[in-house]
Amino acid sequence: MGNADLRSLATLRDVPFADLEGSVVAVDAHNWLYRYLTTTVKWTSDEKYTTGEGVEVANLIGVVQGLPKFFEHDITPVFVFDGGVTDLKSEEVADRREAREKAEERKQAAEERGDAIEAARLSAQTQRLTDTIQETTRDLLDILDVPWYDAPAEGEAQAAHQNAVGDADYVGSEDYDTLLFGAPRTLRGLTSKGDPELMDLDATLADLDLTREQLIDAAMLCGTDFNAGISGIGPKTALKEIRAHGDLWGVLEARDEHIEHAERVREFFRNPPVRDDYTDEYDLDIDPDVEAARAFVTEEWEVDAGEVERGFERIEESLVQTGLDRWT
DNA sequence: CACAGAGA
DNA sequence: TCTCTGTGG
Repeated sequence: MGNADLRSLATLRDVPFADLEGSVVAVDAHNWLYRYLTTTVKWTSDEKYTTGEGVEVANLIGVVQGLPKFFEHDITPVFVFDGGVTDLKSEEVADRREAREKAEERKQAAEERGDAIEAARLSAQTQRLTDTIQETTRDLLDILDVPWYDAPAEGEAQAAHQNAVGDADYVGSEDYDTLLFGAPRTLRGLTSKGDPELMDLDATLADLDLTREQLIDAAMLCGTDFNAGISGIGPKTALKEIRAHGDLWGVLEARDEHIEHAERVREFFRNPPVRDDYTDEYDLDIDPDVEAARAFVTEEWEVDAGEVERGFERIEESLVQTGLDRWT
């Protein structure tokens, strides 16, 4: 099982940052943060991303190091967080731990009854992005005046929806399944060195001569985050089979195979839980308080100033150069 | 998730 | 050629 199978089906092309100027990108916050939580932590000594009390703050370093890329190219990010997470700001510490333990229990239960969707969803909530990380990331984004909001369920699906209805020009994510969720244009490698990579839904469907529904079916045959694929079926065979039999059911019947919870997973990709009342929760005109952010990161959360100084400098420089502050 | 090497 | 598995990030 692997989502990377989708890469060989997707229509991808590099786009220079210059072409992205002035655009709005709905960023899958979980995906974006995860990148820093796995890489930053790996190459930095413990004391630099952990407070004296052992609280992980690698996410703060990640935010400060990652945001300049957007600002320098006059790209406005809107971070979309996964839903289902309780509003941590207003809850007691005990409640948070209880919620996490309950989520862990529900995850176990979901796994036992074979509910992959629920298990994956709860796993994302209980593992990498701890309560503190969720909270401090939001706080820092607020101080930097960077827009964000919570999705009802998958941030990826919500970001795809925002892109589809035209409230964002692109989705920002490394994942290929934004394609399945219907994101018209996904930017990959937005944090990496070179030019980003554009994954285009319409071009993909046109090149493959498939409908989105058929693409979802093909992906499910290969295996997704929410279902195991059919052994022996990779992207090539999946395409061939979907073309031969029309849809998932046709293929499964012809090969006498079965996919657990196929109906649910299929429907989940086709019509995921999303919300439409998000635009009034943020303002696209960004006016960061860099000094306050510096204090928040280095003093309140004791992050080694050397780890974030360059990032803050770049943010300050970009404010002047890209006209992000033109409204102020 | 990317890449590489084994195995069919 | 295509799929699967393992490793590293």
